[in-house]
Amino acid sequence: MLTTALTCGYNEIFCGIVCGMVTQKQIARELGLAVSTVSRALTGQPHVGEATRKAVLAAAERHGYRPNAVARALRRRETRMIGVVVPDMLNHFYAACTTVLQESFEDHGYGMLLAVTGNDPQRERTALARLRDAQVEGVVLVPSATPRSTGPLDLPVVEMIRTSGRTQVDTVQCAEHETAAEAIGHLASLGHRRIAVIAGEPEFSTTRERVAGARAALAGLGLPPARVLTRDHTRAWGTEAMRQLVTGEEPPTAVFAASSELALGALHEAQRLGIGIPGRLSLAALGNTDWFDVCRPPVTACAQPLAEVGMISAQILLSRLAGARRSPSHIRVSGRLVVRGTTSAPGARRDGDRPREASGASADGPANSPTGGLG
Amino acid sequence: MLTTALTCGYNEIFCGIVCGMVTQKQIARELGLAVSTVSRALTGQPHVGEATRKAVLAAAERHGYRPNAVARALRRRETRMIGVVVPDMLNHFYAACTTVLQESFEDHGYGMLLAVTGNDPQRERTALARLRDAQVEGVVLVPSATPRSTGPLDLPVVEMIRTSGRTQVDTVQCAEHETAAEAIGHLASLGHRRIAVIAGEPEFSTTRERVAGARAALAGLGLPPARVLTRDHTRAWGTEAMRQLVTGEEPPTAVFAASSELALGALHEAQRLGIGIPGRLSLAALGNTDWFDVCRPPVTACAQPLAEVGMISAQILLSRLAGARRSPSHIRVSGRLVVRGTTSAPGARRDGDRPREASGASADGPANSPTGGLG
DNA sequence: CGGCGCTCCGGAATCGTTTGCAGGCTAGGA
DNA sequence: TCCTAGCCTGCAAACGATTCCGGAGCGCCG
Repeated sequence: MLTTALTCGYNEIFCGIVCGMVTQKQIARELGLAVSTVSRALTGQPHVGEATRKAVLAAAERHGYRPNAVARALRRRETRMIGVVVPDMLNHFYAACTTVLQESFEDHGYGMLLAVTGNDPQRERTALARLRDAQVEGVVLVPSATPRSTGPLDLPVVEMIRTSGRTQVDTVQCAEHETAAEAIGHLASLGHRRIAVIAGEPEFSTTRERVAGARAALAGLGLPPARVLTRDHTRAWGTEAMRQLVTGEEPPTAVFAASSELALGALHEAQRLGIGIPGRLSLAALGNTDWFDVCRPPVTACAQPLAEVGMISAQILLSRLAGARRSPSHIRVSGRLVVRGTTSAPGARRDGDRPREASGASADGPANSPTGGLG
Repeated sequence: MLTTALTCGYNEIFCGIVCGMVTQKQIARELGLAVSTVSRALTGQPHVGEATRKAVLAAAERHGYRPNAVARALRRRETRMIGVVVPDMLNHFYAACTTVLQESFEDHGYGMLLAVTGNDPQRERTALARLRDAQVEGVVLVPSATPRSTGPLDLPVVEMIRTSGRTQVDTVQCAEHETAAEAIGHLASLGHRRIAVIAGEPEFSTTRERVAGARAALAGLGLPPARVLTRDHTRAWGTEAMRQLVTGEEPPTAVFAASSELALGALHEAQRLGIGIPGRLSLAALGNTDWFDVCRPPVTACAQPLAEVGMISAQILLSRLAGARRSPSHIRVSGRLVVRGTTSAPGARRDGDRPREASGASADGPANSPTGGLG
């Protein structure tokens, strides 16, 4: 009784009757028809008399009939569901992609089953197993570090952002290598020679590519190899790594932080230690976020094409579901460098530990202006 | 052929055979048993001989049998799926709640079907319809502005964060009224008398409560009523509203921004106009985010208990699914004020338009220190 | 006028799983 | 020895929708 009271508030508009879900069988019985006829009428198939169709549609409308997607899925052997497996929805990085995925799938009549793994291979495995049990028709996956953890699936898979190393599946990534090189190129073009890199989990393909891209860029420019610190993508590691860098011997004049969280921690720590940015130390990040242009100073960063990555992943998966049989795609989407306030020539600012930023113009001027680079 | 090549990479661990999904029927045929016996053995029911059970389990293991969740859902009339409908996953506000929801549901063996509405009642309606069609067992919903848009559902619903005005459903909200009052109290205790409010969509219950809380607090303190500007939650509106306030007559000495995006826009605009914060203008926000303590100055804000809201919403829904029949709960969770660098006594700082923040200590000192308030 | 083709419709099988019911079997007590 | 209470197992009916097949009715052409 209470349950009825609790839930009927949401029924009033649509359901005249409180009880749940009218079925085709009930409509058929009411109209003295066969279930098959009702089904044909409701799905708009031919070979149904006009009068009969009208009657069925009217009855369906009257009772608020809605097809039972579970039964339909069982019989048609298509659930119109897609599974999406991401490490973390709090991370803007994945949230942005996922949002685009969701919209694309919805536009094409697919529902989205979301699973979060926290980069835990075990959770990833169970998530994939659950998705398979639910008979999803395809999966978009940000694979975790260990390649074997990618579970048992017998359906189209798109690996997004990270790759597990398999070449037989479609992959859509950011052009990490080139983007990192672009950031390094920017720092080098300002005159920096001692450039350090702070990066995340070395098991991730993203980290490896970013570090490799940075190293290659330095080598290509004839600069000394960078000091590279890797551990994870936490803000704490950004803080810790920055501390190590600036308190160590021969501190760098510029730091490339390979993710926004790392940049955040690094920036915070530098400011806590009284290191002027960009006066004494330049900082460039990979991965743009909302708050990079409200930080003081606003953070120079390579914006990653997250929406595009999501969009393309969705398109590829949808094309596979539509039956496309071309060989696997391996897409790489380029980002763009946004120069803001945390990078400048080494030792250029006279007001070393006390950057001016209250004028506002310096914050707004260069912000959001795309800049060419090594690309 | 290509499809096989594409997908079998994900089968290798679990499925010895490439073809999809062994069924109970096939196991039964192989062992010369009835399907019902196989089913009983697999679901661990009694009245199955030990030898038979062993054989069935072994065959299932060997073929990588997994129950078809769709068929099971149809027969058992339980999908073990929960629908979650939120306005926007890019908003940290909702992403945080959703993450907690997902984890809770997963821990209890439920999958999560996610829909995004963008605050569009039409999309909300279709999303709810789709969830109902998918036979989800419960829904967590951030209702959009118009109450009638909440669609036809005949199952437990929890309204999260916002409410549609119905009292028959469970609701879990932040204590907006009290939290807004706390922020106003903080500003007033610093000596501010001319306090303005920038808020979002007046249709949202959250906006109404925040504004009402602010107004009530001012009245209770004997202060003049605030100038209140409402429109939406975009950063652009924060910018625009701040411009109106400071260029208008009798500009306020303090501004309460009712969401983080609004605060972001407002802060940006104030700095662009050369208004010193907190020297000439104090700014307090409702809604904490990652970047509030890396802004310069770091933003004083009321942290909302998003994780708790998600957790409680999940618990309530799960208890309903377990059959709880108590009368509807209306939970309100309190936030806490985090005083950082954007609030001070009016005219207290001599270095008006050029706040010092590079020392770092001033940024770290008060940050993250919870402070009592009006509560 | 027979046959062919067409439309409209009902019966029944099917998707994979669960479950009520009944039959066969064994064991134990009367 | 017989009866009954149990355990194991198989048969068949569900769940709700789709779909194949076939039959009835009709019109049309040869």
